[in-house]
Amino acid sequence: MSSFEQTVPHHPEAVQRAQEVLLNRDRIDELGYLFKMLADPTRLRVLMTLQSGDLCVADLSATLHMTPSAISHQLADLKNARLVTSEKRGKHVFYRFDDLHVEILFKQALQHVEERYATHRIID
Amino acid sequence: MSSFEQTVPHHPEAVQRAQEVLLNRDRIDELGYLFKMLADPTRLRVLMTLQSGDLCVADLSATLHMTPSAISHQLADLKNARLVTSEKRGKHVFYRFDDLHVEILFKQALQHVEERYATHRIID
DNA sequence: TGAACATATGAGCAGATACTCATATGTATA
DNA sequence: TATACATATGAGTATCTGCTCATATGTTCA
Repeated sequence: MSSFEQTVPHHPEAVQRAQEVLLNRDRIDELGYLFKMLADPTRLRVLMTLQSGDLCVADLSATLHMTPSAISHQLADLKNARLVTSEKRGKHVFYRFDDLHVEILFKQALQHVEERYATHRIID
Repeated sequence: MSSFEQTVPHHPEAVQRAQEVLLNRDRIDELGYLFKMLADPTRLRVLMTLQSGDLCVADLSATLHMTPSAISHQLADLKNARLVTSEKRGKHVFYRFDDLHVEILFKQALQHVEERYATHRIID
């Protein structure tokens, strides 16, 4: 939107209240980044399998039927987002879920989806 | 990955356990879709402002300094994801946060980011 | 009814992203 | 040390997405 034109609010008090609860952009972007990491099915599947314990790249690759390269790329993103940590043991690099807070978030979202799923589909 | 080549797992028992906790693709995709809706800063800002109460498109537009068209497109997505509902009153269409479950999820993620933010930045 | 307004929607485009393929890096072991 | 192996990483590409702009739909009120 151009910096000169501006939508005229129809309920200025409501806009006022809305402005007050609106976080600053940096925090919104951080939040968006976290959700973006959780928005990709491959990354979700990686995180989900890591709930069963540490796994090396080859094991994740075998579990998810994807190339080690594809997995490694996604792991780099997840590590950058600090959702996983890695530890090198010999030739292998083991990855682990690194964020209890997000693990709870993750499980809660899962529960939400399960409910929706149950509500809106006849056949499981 | 081709259907013929297959990564050889290095820890078959670990892969076995991982397979067991892995949800089916439909559910993963649903979960990914939910997070994707929350992954965009504009949609997050819309949801955040709606925490202060119902708002019409023009008010959202004024609050976020974005064109009514851009806002309307995002509202269509959020409505499709059932994160908001709308109600027509006269010329205006009012939108409302429609999912207590997601509102909790949303606040929890926010709390997580706030903590990270506090931990990793000197200046607020 | 018709003019002005509020919102919705389609096409189009620029930027982002998730993979593949080739190659680099680093480790164990023959 | 040389080779094989495990993972990481860069470039390239097809697909997706969030906006703009034009236009359609639906409402109020003069």
